[in-house]
Amino acid sequence: MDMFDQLVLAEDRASTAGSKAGPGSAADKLLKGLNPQQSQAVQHRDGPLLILAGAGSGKTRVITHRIAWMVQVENIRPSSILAITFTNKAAAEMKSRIEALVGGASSSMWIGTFHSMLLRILRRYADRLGFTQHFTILDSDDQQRVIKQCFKELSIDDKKFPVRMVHGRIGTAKNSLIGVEQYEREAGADFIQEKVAKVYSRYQQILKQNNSMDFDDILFEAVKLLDNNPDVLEQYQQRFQYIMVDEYQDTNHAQYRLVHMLSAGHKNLCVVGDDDQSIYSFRGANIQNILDFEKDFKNCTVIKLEQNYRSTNNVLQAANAVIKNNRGRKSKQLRTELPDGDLITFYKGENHSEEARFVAREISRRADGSDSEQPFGEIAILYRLNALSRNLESALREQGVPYKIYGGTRFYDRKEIRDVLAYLRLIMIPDDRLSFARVINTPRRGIGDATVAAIDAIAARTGQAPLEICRQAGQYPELARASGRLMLFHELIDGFRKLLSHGEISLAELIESVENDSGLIQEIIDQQEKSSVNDSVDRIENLKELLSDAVEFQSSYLEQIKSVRENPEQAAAEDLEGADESLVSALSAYLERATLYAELDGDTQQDNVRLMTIHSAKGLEFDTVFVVGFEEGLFPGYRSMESEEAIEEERRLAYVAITRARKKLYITTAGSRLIFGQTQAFRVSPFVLEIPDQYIEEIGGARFGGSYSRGAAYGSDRKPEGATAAAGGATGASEPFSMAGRGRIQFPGAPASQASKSPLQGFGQKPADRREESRKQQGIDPATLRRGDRVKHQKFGTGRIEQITPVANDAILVVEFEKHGIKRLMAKMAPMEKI
DNA sequence: CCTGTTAATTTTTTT
DNA sequence: AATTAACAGG
Repeated sequence: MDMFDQLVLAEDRASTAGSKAGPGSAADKLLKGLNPQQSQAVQHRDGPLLILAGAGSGKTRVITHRIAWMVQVENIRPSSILAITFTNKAAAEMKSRIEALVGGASSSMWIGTFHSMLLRILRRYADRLGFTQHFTILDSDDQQRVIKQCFKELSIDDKKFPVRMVHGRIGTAKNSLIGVEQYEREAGADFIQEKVAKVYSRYQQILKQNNSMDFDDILFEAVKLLDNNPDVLEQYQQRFQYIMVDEYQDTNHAQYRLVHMLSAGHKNLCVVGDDDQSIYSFRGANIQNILDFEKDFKNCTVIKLEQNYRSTNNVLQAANAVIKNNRGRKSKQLRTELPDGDLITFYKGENHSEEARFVAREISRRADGSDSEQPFGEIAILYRLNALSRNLESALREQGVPYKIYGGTRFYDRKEIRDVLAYLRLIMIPDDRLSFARVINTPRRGIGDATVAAIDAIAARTGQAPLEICRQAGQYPELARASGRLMLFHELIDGFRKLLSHGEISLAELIESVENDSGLIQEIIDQQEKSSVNDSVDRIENLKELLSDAVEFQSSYLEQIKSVRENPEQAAAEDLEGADESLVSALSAYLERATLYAELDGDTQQDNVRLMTIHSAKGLEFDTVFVVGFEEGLFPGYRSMESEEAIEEERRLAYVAITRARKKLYITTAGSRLIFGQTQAFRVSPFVLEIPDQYIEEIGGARFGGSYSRGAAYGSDRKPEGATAAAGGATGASEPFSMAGRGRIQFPGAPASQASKSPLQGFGQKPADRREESRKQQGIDPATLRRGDRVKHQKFGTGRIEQITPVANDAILVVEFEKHGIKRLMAKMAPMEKI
């Protein structure tokens, strides 16, 4: 404690010195421009506080200012503050805003998602739960694999019991803190429940054996830990004297319990939320948590923020009109003093591509328009389903509008990336069976289901790790056929392990070695000729991007270690406990980030139009918002249309979407669209009809009525082509330089440096140390190659280059060899030279 | 026993 | 459209 106090003193001095005229002025600054309710919330210090914050009511401002107030005015120790958000994006946002207010003091606060924060705790006390400190985390894809495996073992028919459904039930159980035993008890004679209980039980068993937890376990196990270990609970109760929870309406039961346990002593709990914005019931969120807060804490203070500062009146009234159709809500009415502003524009296109084109043109019109120029970064396109982003992408490309897609198949979820990550995990943890199973025959190396099953059987019998069985494959008669290939596989992994333990190379170099030597890249290249869809370029670019990501990660990781050494008070210290500069340590941190942080961080400040689901847009705001696909069946989704409750949640989602807009809102629909592999005609969503006429103007077809008029202001007769497309720089699919996987834009004209300026460039040629183990960088710089050039390959002899396809800062070559026929190779990687 | 091809089935939202 | 299951051929 002594050391703590000294640090506190140092911070006090810093904060008073920072505000020139003493604490009074800091206080003034924090309260400036706030309305009475906001100001009251900021100054609230002790005891439970419920802030009912309508959309756009300055909620984040209140939270950040309140935290700054606690630190600067109340002299509360920053490290005793815990702020919980739902998404990493929101946490990052909050962190940076708090840092802007209080500076370095923010680094010792815990600001993060439930999952990231609990993971810190769980790692530290993993042994109390029967895990080791480095347990792994399964994402939902991994979960489904395990469930499938359970089905196989228990011979359950996945036709009768969809994996998704069982997965969902197990998740729901965990979110409600129902463990295996209780589930089994309650299942009773119910046939389905009984089966689910069997799977649940086996599933947990497998996870435990693999020393792993899934996302839901993070919550479940954390509750268990605190429940069964009073000393641990007390430690964190002591530590977190002030707790804030954002988006409280979206907490599930487990999260509710956690918050209550942690704040049980001091009751300094401040929750912020809006029942109208509860949109996560599918993952167990319970609105009742916020509605009952006053009951849970008898003497709590309630502050309502009903003044909206975000949206113009037309937008806000439209939102109010929609949400008031919900029955299960606390009645409230948001006000704004802003002017009416533009009407909401409703557009109905004939089909999805017309809709997308309308959006794209409208965006370039607004952005280029001489009268009121609008940066791309202030425009967002929102949709109910990720699947809707595809149409938009091509239309935006045609118009040359820069954009970035958030969410969707997230970077780390891409198949090729997951494959690499599985290799890395297996290298780290040789007895990780899940990764082994994923990777053993990826790329194809002649080891099929039967062999894997045999390995499983041996593993179950002898308790050896699968990899070890591969090493000794010769000893087992049932593996005789594949033994050669199995031993080769073991050698491959063992080679990687040596690279890792020597630790003389960078993380990126290790990953690059995996990408090349495993044959993953080669397989992608080879697929290029077979499959008609040419996504090999994208996939390879993703793999290259993973390398730059690793470079970035490692340098910031090393920096963080250094900074924590100097100032161990930082919250990050917990994550880095036992961490050092070694490669193993970096890899382990990297893998953790990959599972927990779906987004690749970085260029958040770029001037791109943002595309995302409404769910991920929660908490964000933009000058101009397009909500596309506002059709019955999509939004509300057809699955929600049976129950009134589900419809109400969809309506809240519509409310969230509408209230993201500051100045201008577009709502668009299409008379018919290609989705789920079929062209379907949808009606306009009933939610749109709930907006009174006075707030909305219609283009290209009325909201009401079945038929739609064609081509009003933005007809389909004027197709964008030629000049328009060329002006954008990126042209159609024929162009060899394609978009990088996630919509990052590369201009073909620009030298390769723009995208590949990464620190990675040329690291292969580092002359320092030449180890036999590492790849010999004998390839050729693709920039020096032309079609028709002759090359000499180590294995294939001489040949002629038939085709060059640029990829990231490398290129795929199609080479016709004199003796070995046509091969596809990466220019920089292949062991060959120009002749 | 493994692989590639064809047929069939399936689609929310996130940590 | 895209992923996955069943099937035939090597």
